[in-house]
Amino acid sequence: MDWTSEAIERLRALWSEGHSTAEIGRRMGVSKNSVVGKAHRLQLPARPSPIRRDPAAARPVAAGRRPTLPPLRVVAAAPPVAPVPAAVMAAPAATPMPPRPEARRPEPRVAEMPAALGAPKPANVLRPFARASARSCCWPIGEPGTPGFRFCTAESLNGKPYCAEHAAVAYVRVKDRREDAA
DNA sequence: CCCTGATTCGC
DNA sequence: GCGAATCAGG
Repeated sequence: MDWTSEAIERLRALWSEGHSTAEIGRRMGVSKNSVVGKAHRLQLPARPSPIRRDPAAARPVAAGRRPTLPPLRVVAAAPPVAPVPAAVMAAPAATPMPPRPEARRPEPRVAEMPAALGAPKPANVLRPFARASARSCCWPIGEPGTPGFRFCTAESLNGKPYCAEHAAVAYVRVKDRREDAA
């Protein structure tokens, strides 16, 4: 790859549009490593990296193996706040300006959920936050923090946090979002 | 095993 | 400068 100024410009553009390095590579007909390497050399703003390479954590192995197993085992006490269904999160396709790593706090965009799924269950009207047993669906309905917010609470699938209806929406295949149109 | 991005280092 | 190899987390 000869990095002409045009190529560099394109790389910068795609990079700033938040495309993955592999995706940029695909579009430009080069390897992901090429893209990463060049971006690195150009000192383009780093993306949220899946790995953390600070010196402290860098040598957990070299500095001697952990001699004993961690002594304590915390048994999960309370479940976190409203779980965000996978489907709701899967929408990074064409984010114009990717947030900085620290700022990356995806907020549940519950409002975008299919309206058809939001039919209130009578049983919950008086128990807005019921998600009593592990067998009741914890799909959030409504805007968290607002009066109408509640969970679905229909009987959830065996071993799943959602009922059949919501599981179908939650476990969506987001693969192959190749972003071909450009 | 798939994905991701970062770093290293021979070229 | 380049990018494959490698690393490492999700």
